[in-house]
Amino acid sequence: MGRKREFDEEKALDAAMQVFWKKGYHATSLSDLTTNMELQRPSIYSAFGDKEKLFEAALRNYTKLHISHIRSKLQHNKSVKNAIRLFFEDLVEGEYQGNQNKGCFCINTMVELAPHDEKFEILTREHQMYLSVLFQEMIQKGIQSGEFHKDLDAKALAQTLVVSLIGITVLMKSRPERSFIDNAITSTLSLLK
Amino acid sequence: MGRKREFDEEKALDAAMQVFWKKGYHATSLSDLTTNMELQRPSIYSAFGDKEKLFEAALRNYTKLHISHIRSKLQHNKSVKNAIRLFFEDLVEGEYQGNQNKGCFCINTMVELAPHDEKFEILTREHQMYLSVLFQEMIQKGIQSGEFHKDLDAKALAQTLVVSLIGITVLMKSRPERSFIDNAITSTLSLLK
DNA sequence: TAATTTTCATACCGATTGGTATGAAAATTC
DNA sequence: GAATTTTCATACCAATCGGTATGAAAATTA
Repeated sequence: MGRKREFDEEKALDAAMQVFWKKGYHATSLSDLTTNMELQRPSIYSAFGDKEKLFEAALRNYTKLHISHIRSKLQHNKSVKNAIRLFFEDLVEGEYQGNQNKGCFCINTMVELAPHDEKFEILTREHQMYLSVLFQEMIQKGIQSGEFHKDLDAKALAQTLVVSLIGITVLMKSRPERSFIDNAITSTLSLLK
Repeated sequence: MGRKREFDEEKALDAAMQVFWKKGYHATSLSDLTTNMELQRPSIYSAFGDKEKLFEAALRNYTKLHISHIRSKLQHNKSVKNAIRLFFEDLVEGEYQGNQNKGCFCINTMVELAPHDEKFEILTREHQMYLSVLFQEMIQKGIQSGEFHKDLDAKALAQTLVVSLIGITVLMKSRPERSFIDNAITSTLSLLK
């Protein structure tokens, strides 16, 4: 009975994610959203709730995509160290190639909202925890295969990689000389041995 | 001729810095500013110009204070490595003690405004460059005194410290377990040898 | 004290904010 | 095809946004 929903909810959420990712929460207006989602205000409100609920849905969508993206980047490789190096280098390459610089949606939110809203403090923290577990599993694999020294502290190093990843992502927003980033990557990866 | 300015311009700027530091640019309203600066709107506009000009003045005020703060923290110590370690540990201690979590005003701005305004891209980049030079001088001092191995790459390591500093500052906004941060610091500082 | 000059507080400006009431169009079911 | 039900677009809402015009109060100079 009645009409079916005309718009693709997933596509609309992706569009919202792009806008929030690029502009952040406060700088994004409802007008920005209606334009980019190609939806009118009442459609947005009936489908996603208010602006904050939509933002949360967009962020959860992002973290899910981000995890699977990183997972696939890290897996296809024989050397663990090379896989991690390639992951970092691709990250830098992508950011320096494109002309816009959105960084990481989750990190942006950690800066903008986490200190003012516990919901986002938890959401962003859990994402970083998840990433560190991913790295930790990789390093442990490297230890088991003999690629890394066996008394390496996998957990501590994984957490260091996450900190480095955050630092690099944020610093790139100020577009420093590329060697600055490259040096940081090289130094950090030299801990894996 | 005429009255003298009744308010302390420096105090007002400090108050503005605190508000922008805590809430960011977009989330701070003129009402927030008048309340915290204890000034009426026309006084703010005549003294500092519009909201963006005031923000820029507040940020420049911050970077100046920040540099001298770091300078003094790094100098009074015999061992370079200990000085740097103490600097990082105090940073973490301060953030975990207090209940609010403002992080670094310059890093917040790098995330919120640098990608959308070249003026702030440059301003924040130059601050990070300055910090890396500070660290580099410290490391070179450590090399000369024999504390560090002489073929250490002082510049690359200094840049790595800046990346790590940024990563730690940002990650702390999501309040992860303290060991997460401590591990990252220990690993990073193990590069200084 | 009179004249002058600047500061600061009130009150207001149009524009935009996030959010919603209303009603027509469209698609389903009977 | 008629009745029903939901979607979506227009138009609007109060509140707040950044910014300013106006005028009284205050402090200086003469």
